[in-house]
Amino acid sequence: MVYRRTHQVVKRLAARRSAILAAARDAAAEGGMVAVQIAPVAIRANVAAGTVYRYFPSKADLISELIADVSRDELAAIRRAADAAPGPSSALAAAVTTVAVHVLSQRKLAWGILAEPVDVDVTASRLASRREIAGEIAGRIDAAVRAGHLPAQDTALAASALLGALHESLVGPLAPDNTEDSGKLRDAVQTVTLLALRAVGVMDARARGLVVQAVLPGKTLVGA
Amino acid sequence: MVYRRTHQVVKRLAARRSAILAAARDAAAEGGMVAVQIAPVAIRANVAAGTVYRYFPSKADLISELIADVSRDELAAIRRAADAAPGPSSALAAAVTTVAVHVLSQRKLAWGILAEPVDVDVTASRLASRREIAGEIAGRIDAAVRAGHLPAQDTALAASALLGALHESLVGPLAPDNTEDSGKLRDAVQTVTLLALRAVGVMDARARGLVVQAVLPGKTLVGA
DNA sequence: ATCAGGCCTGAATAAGTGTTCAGTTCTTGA
DNA sequence: TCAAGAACTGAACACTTATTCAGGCCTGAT
Repeated sequence: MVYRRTHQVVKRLAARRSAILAAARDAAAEGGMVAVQIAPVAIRANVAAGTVYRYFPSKADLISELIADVSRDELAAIRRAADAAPGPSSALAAAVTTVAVHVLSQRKLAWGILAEPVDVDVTASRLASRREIAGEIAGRIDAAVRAGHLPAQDTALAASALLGALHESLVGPLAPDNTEDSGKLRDAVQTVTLLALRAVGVMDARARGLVVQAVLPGKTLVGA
Repeated sequence: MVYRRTHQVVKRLAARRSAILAAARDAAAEGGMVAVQIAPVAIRANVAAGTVYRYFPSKADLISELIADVSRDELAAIRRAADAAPGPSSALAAAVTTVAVHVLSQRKLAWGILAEPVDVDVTASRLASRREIAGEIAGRIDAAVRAGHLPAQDTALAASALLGALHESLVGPLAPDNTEDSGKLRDAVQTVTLLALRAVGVMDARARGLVVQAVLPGKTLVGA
């Protein structure tokens, strides 16, 4: 054989794969999952349609990886925010706020990852994504319960309820389209975080304090 | 003209229309929206595929009407339950419980109406459906606020958050599949209702009382 | 009984996209 | 420079379902 994959080629292949995934992500962020079609994504990534299939066996695999990718980033952000908090309750508040801020700053992408109809089956990937995020939130709730800050409860159910509340109210079809007004965005984040904390049993007064703390750090609402 | 629509014919036409809608509903309840395809629905309704188009201009219209139909029933059930309650807080609890019980007893249908991917555009109909239900819940929250039972808040946002929490935790992909165990179903309804009430600011202790009251009336979890 | 006119049928059509693959281009080592 | 082998291209294909429509059937008035 006179051809071997040299390091340079391996790097280029990896780069191309990333480019395709990035193109898919951009497409989803711009137009939702409906815009993630092989031909357009290929054009964005500067390859031919057929090339996509050298990197992903099918569209379902491409989208599944996209979902996994975004989820991984999201989970990392949640952990970072929660771990930086001084205690379990404020960690929970930070986690919730992080999710809220992220979905609001990338609404189309979030909607696409979470719930937008797709013509291929990505339920497994979506399920895994939800499991990861919900598991993290459940863990934070549990920590607060163990610290005596919250009443005992079914943390898994509570976690999925919290996420459902965040998603529906912030990126669901009824969500007000306040893309412009960053003040209103911040209000929405605060309101929903407050609801979430109270839902798991934080007293109203204390919840308000936690919300202020969690939103204070000045996270910008623009840019993931 | 030697042919006029006689009353008998008019009735038959109406019956056929209902049969098609009912067939669509049955299909959705059994297999989700993915099972609502023209040919199978036509077979269920004992008509030919082409006949469906004499009653509904397109599949999108058929599904939109299906969604509207189910929503209308749901809204009526919510109002009935809430109006029968002794006060605004228990009315809210009754409304939430009603939604929870209904989605649990018809999970596939609920998922189909709410969020399942469909190959035609039914966003308008789904939006209207959510608006109706969320509006009703928002009204109930507002009543409780005005009665001084809850802190002032953005009731529209709260309502959509509550519905999101119910849906995600009860019929979302993470929802445990307790179809069999009616005891667990009841627990889930109670837990989620409790979360919802606390979320809008009902004190924990009082919320627990309201939940017991709301779930008590012995609604069966089987059969819408 | 008859026929005018709508109603129903269901096979054929249409249309959109994911997927394939024969041919072309590029990369590597000699 | 060249040959082998891999990667890339993009037009053609495949597949699924919604939708259509020409022809047959039924209903109602005469």
